[in-house]
Parts: sequence; structure tokens; C-alpha cells
Amino acid sequence: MQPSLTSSTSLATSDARLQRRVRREEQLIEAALECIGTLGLRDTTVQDVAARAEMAAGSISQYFDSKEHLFTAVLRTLSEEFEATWRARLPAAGDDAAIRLRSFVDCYFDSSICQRKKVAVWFAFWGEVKARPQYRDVCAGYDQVHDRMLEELCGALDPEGGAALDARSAAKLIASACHGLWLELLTGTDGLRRPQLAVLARAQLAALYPRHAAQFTANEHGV
Amino acid sequence: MQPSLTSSTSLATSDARLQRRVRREEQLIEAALECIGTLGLRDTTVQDVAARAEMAAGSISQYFDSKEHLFTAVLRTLSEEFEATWRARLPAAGDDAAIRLRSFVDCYFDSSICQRKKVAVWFAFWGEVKARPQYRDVCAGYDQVHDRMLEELCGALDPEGGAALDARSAAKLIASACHGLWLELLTGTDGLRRPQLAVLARAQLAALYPRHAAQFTANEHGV
Amino acid sequence: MQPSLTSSTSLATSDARLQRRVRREEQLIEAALECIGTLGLRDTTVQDVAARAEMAAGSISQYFDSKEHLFTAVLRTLSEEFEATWRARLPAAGDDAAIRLRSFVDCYFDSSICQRKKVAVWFAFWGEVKARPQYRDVCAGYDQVHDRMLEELCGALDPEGGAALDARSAAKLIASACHGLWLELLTGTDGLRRPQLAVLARAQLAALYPRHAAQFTANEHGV
Amino acid sequence: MQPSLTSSTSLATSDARLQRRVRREEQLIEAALECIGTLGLRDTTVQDVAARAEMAAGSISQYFDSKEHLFTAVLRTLSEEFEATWRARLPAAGDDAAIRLRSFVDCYFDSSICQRKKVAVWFAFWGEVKARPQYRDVCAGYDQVHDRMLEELCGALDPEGGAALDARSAAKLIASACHGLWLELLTGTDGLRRPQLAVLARAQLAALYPRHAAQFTANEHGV
DNA sequence: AATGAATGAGGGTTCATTCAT
DNA sequence: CATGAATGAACCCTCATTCAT
Repeated sequence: MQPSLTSSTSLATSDARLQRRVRREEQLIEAALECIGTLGLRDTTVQDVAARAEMAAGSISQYFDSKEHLFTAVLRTLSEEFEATWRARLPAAGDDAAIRLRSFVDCYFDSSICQRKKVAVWFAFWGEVKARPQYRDVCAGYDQVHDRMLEELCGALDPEGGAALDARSAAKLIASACHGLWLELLTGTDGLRRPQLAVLARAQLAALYPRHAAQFTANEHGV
Repeated sequence: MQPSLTSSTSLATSDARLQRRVRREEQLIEAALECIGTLGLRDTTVQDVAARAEMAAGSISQYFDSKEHLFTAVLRTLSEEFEATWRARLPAAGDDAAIRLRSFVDCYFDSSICQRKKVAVWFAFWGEVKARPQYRDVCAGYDQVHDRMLEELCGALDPEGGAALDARSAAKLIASACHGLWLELLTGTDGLRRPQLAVLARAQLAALYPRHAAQFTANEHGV
Repeated sequence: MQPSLTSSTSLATSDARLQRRVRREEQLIEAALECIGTLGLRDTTVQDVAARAEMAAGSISQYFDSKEHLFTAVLRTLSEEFEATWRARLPAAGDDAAIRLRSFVDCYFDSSICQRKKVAVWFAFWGEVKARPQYRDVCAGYDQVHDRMLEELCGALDPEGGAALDARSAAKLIASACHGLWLELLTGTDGLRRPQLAVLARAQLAALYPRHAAQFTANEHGV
Repeated sequence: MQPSLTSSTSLATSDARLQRRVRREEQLIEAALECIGTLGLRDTTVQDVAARAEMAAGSISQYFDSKEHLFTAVLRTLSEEFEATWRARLPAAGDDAAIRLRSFVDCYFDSSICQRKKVAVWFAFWGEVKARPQYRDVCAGYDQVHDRMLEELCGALDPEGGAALDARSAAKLIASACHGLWLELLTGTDGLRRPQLAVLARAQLAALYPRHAAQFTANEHGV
């Protein structure tokens, strides 16, 4: 609107600069995600990332101080994306507790989440989490919120008819099964892909909550 | 005049050498396992491994050609150890199909298998499996045998009363849950340790096979 | 409004960079030449070269990809220098065929060419040429031009009075004698140095072309 | 003759041992020659040599103290072989001075001497002679004898009719031409092989001594 | 005497980071 | 602010030598 001011108004300038900065940071994070997913954490160099982001290698230090900081930013972005996904889905799931749980679990197998490359990145970080506790620190908060929500969703269901587990255990088993199913994308040789994994995840719910089985396996919403 | 002696001498020599070689290879594999479990795949150097094995760095190239070959040997050793564990356990499990399945699953949480360090190594390899397909190749055979056995064990049970899954799906869900539960050792913040994970794994079995629940959760044999 | 300026700025920048690059490459080549001439091809390390060039060791990989590529660049530089020398000399030699030939041969014993260190580098490469054909590939083009020119110069002379050789044979003998005389600088123990070698080379011309002997041995221009 | 004594008589024993030792040393020298001729000095490892000699790597240290000592032994062997060749040839050359000189020069192009691989070894050593003076030390004695003999042979001829060089210069030119002609085997691209090189070398003699040209180029004895 | 397993110093190369432009 | 040239530490690997067998 006032292009003439842009160069002189510090507020407008800093705003534009901030936006540019954010955009470039996102470019780098996205590029790093691609590289890690393709080359692995070990073989991803700053040159690789910069090349894919079509930026200079030095920019990584400029924006993230170090390669390691960029990597944690990637992990944070992944965590945020997952959380944003289920936060966005739950309201649309309505009031039925079973449907809500199913919606939550379906997020693991959403086409935006459950990609071989992205899953590879998750496992790349998990594979280093013992050696680099900072990766765990990044996830801890997200995990806690995730677990609490999953537990709450489980608590709203009727556990009778099967193993009759407490909500906490059920939640842990569900999350574990989902993570384990992701692994199929990386190591599996029997061709299990996203849709089949989703079916299995829903079966997990049905096994834990047989009384709600019908709602879990109904295919009204797809994955 | 005693050719049998002469030849046995030379044989004994080569035998001793072979044994020594095998012993030293094992030392290196063991040391590498420790290093990977502690430092991660990225930060494990040949110097680290050699130092822990109290050998010279050059020995790694001598025995395994390259660091990468040593790493795949580590993965192979892990895979073999796990297979050996369940192969050893099953015969002692008797004829009851449920007890057999429980014994199989318990292997995941055996004290020799389910160590934080060892699980970290598993995930370290899984985290690189997309970038380095050789890791997958190493596991493929073991995985196949594992999956077939688990499926067979599931097929011997009565699936009714819960989700009534086919053996293949149930097997996949069980394995996934176990892998996912391992992840708790690496990222979990709520103090789940080996015994609790085993309980959850048995609960998984109970959920899938409610008719056999009593046998899964009976604690007669411990983990 | 002055696009020519804008583009010239960017051009100037890239020009400066290119010039800097060329200058640094030359530094490395020069340093490598010194090292090879002193330490030999076997014992010249990238550290040696970098130290002499007052640069970092990594720069060698940066500019030449590998030590071996730097070495071939050294050989190419040597070849170019020699060719440039005789190309510069011939025009000044006038029209007399004998004087022209003498000028050409004198290049072998020019003070800028016929240095013990430089000759050592030539022989270092020749000594590896069977094991590393790339060294031969580097020289092949220069050699061909050299041989053709020498043959042409010989062809312009009167071969009668001595062995009456065809131009091709004479050219080959002349070049061989020059190369062989260089070897004196490396292995000779009887103190033959550059000026004496030049005299011998001229004697070679006189022997092959006795009719022009006077012009070969006249010392009007020195060496 | 007295096999029973062999084991007890120290003299006989040491004799057999010495012979064995000499034989094995020769094996190593021969193998080293082959390796240097094929791989070059830089890339010839003790493993390579030992493998070709079908001996253990440690034997090189045992017999020659170090790889470098083995290499100098190779050079000494080469030098000795060449000297032995012309020493054997001269007596058969008769009394004619020109024939004697021709015989001497022909040695350079004898089929046992003028092999591409062997010439490559010569140049490999010459290429390192500045960096490793011990190579020069090895040759010095042989060179001196060679030069003296060549000079003597030249001195017996009539230099008139061409360049009329003194014997010393002529000798130096002849040796240089021969060495330079050898280089053709390594770098030449115009297919000059041993026979053609010999013809050129004889032409060199004819050029220096036109009065004896007929005897140099007569092909009665072949090369 | 002969072997070849073991060593470890030293090599070339890679790459995260810095900083002048 | 963005670049990428320059650095040099650290990596893996090679290989001459040693020495127990």
C-alpha cells in the first residue's frame, strides 16, 4: 500500500524481514526433512540440505546456528504437524467416543502423515534418541499431550468384552501398535501399505473395545 | 609315520587360528553393539569400537573389510540372537497354543533382549533402513521366519470373542505392538520398564484372543 | 537505468572470484611441482603441497577434487609451459631452417625449462606412466604437436653428408637425445649441467645435419 | 651325496640354507620387478610382491629388512643384468671397433633388456632418483663402468666426416639417445617398438661416425 | 625358518562452520 | 542479508613392520 514507506518504516521492514526469515527457515526444514528421509541422518550434509532448499550452505548456520539445531527443528515440525492433524480432526469427529478415538488413530495413517519418507525420518530420530537426548526433549511435550488425549479418548469407551484394560494401558497399546505398524513401511517385505495399516490399526481398536467394534471398522470416512 | 598326527597338527593350528578369529570378531561385534547403543550409529567411530574391544583400529578392516560391514554383522547378530531366543523357548512352552504364543511374545521382553541399549541399536538400524537397504536385507530372512512362526502360533488359537482377526493380521498387530512397546524404552517419560511392557504385551494377546486371556495373563512363569 | 552497470557489477564479482580461483589453483600447482620435484611423487602428501602453498589441505580437494587430479594438472602445466616456450621462440628464430631447429631444441635447455627440479618432475611422471595411463593421456596431445613440429623442422634441412636420415627418424632421435640428456641432470655424476647439455644437443643436430653444422654450433644467441 | 650328514654337518647345512636363501631373495626381487613394472613404485605394496612371489609378507622384512631395501635390490639387479649383457656380448663382437660399438648399443635393445615392463621400472627409479639418492648410489658404479666402456669404444672410431665429436661427448650422446628411445616404449603413441628403436639407435651411431656407417647399419647380426 | 595376524601411524578426503565479500 | 570460499579437525582405511606361533 505504501511501498515508499517500506524502506523507511522500521516496523514494516522488520515485519517483511520476519516473514522472509520464517519462509526461508521453513524451506530449510522442508529440505532437511526430504534429505533425512532419503539419505538418513548420517548422510545428510548441510550441502545436501542447502542444495535442495536452493540456498547457500552458510544459511543453515545463519538461521539455525548449527546443523543439529536444524535437525531438532525438523523433529519439532514433525511433532507439531502430527499434533495439528489430530487437533484438527477431533472436532469434526462428533461426539461419539468411539468415532473420536478412531479419528485420532486414523491420523497416524493420514496421507499427509503416513508417508514412507516421513516415517523414515521419525525412525531416524528415534534411532538416535538414546545417543542424543535433545531429540527426546523435543518430543516429550508433544508426547505427553498426545498420550493424555489418547488416554482420555480410551477412558470414554466401554472396555468390557475383551481384555478389559484400563485406559492408560489401552492407550499405550494403541500408540505402540501404530508406531509398530509404521515400521512395516520401512522393513516390511509383504507389501503392507498405508490403507492396510489403517485397517490393522482399527482392528486393534476393535480388539481392545469389542463393544465398539462396529464403529471402528465402519468405513464411512475412509482414511 | 603318524600322518594323522601331522595333519591334525596343521588342522589344530588352523583350528586355533579360526577360533581366535571368531573370538576376535565377536569381541568387535560386541564392542560395536555397545558403542552403537551408547553413541548411536552416527557417532560410533572405528576408534571407539576398537578401543572398547581393546584392539587396534585396523583390525576392523582386517576382519570386516569396513566399518559398514561390521555394522551389518552387528545387526545380523542381533537378529540371530532374537531368533535363537524364541527357538529355544518354544519347546519348553509345551503344547498349549496360548502358552506357546505367550512364550514367543515374552521373548521380546526377555532380560537378554529387552535392554534399553539393545533396543536403541535396533532402532538405530531401523532409522537408517531406508537410506541403507543393506540393513533391510540383513533382517529380511529373519523377519520372514519370525512372521511365519508368529502367524502359525496365532492360527492355532480361537480368535472369537473379540475382533476375531485372521492369523496374519493378528500376528502383524502383535509384532507391531511389541516393536512399539520397545520404543517406550527410548522415548517414554512415564517410567515404563521391561516388566510393565511385558504385561502390556500379554494384554495385547488377551485383547486379540479373549478366550485364552487367562493363560496369557497368568503369571506362573514370569518374564 | 544502467543495466550495464548492474550486470557489470555481478560480472565483476564473478570475475574477481574466477581470478582468485585461478590464482589459487596456480599456487597449488606450483607448490605441487615444488614438492614433487623435491620429495618425489611417492612422498608428496596433500599436507606438503598445502603447506607450501600456504593453504589448507582441504583446498586441494576443493579445487582439484583429488590429489591425483592436481598431479595431472601439474603435468599439464609442464607440457603447456614447454609448448608455449617453443611457440614463443620460433617466430624470433627467423627464416633459416637450421636456426629454427636449433631454437626449438634449445628450448629443452632453456633456463626456465631445464631445471633439475623440473626435470625430476618430468621423470617422476614418466616413471608412473605405465601404471597410470592418465599421465600419458595428458601428454599425448602435446607430444603429437611437438613431434609434428620437430619433424617439419627437420624436413626443411638437408640431411646429406652424414647418416642422411628421413625427417621422422631424425626428429625422433633428436627428441630422444634431449630427453636422455635431461636424465644426466638426475643421475649424472660427471657434473654435466645445463650449458654442457645444450652444447651436446647442438652437436646432435650437427651430427644429423653436417651441412648445417656451422649454424647449429655458432654461439651467437647462447642458450 | 651325504644326505645323512646334511642335518648334522654345519657346513653342508649352511650351504643348503644359503642357497635356499638366495633363491628366495631372487624370487622376491623378480616379483618386485614385475609389480613395479605393472603397478609402479607408488602402488606396489609388500603384499603385492609377496603374493606374486607366493611367499608371506613378513619374508620381505626378513630378507631385505624393509621394502625400500628390496627396491634397491631390484635396481641393483637391473643394473647388473645390463652390465652382464654387454660384458657377454663384447667378446663375441670381434675386433672391429665399429662392430663392437654397435654390439654394445644393441644391448639396449636386446629382447631381454628392452621390455616395456622393464623399461618402466628403470624410469620408475629414475623418477624417484632425486627424492631418494640411494637409487642413484646404487647405479653410480654401474654407470661409471658403462660410461667408461662406451667412451672407450667411441674413442676407437674415426669421428671425421660429420660432427667430429670427441669420444666423451659422443658417448654421452649415444647413451642419452638410447635412454630417450626407451621412453618411446612408455609414452610413444606412434607404435615404435623394439626393432625400430634399434634401427634408430644404429642410425645415431651412423650419424656420429659416418665413416663407419656401413658397419652400423649392416643387419648381419640382427638385434 | 616361515608365516600372517596384529598393530597404529599416516594417508586422502569429507564436511560443519566461519567470515570476507 | 546472503553467499560460498576457505578452513582444518576428524573420519575411515591402507599398509609397512613386528612378533608370536
